[in-house]
Amino acid sequence: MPSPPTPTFWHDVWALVRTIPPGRVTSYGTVGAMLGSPRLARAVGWALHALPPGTDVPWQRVINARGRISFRGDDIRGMEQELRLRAEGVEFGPDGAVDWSRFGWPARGGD
DNA sequence: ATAATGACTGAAT
DNA sequence: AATTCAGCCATTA
Repeated sequence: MPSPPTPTFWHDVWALVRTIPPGRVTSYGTVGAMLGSPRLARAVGWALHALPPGTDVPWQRVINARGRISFRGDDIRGMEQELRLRAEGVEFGPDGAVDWSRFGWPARGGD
């Protein structure tokens, strides 16, 4: 079902990101994997980069595979994202890394 | 159609 | 541990 060509790619990414519950975080690779391939990470990042301001997509809940914010250069956005995640209830470790097994999404069955 | 870029990822140096 | 190289996919020129 979700496997249309490219133009709708962004739409799929945003739709998936919208399904991320608050207090949870996921990685570009995970989102890409849900869309078809874990290597879509770059395309996913590109899709979020194209997000308009005032969007309803919680792009802040999407971070890199290490549970950290990477961005390249836009540190302002990165700090904003961290603050937003904290407001959602996400805790950052000593390195500023998120506990994937605790706030990662999809959430583990147990808990 | 080809080349270059990018909010990624993993392995190599 | 930090930096660099290379692979992958979608978008833009």
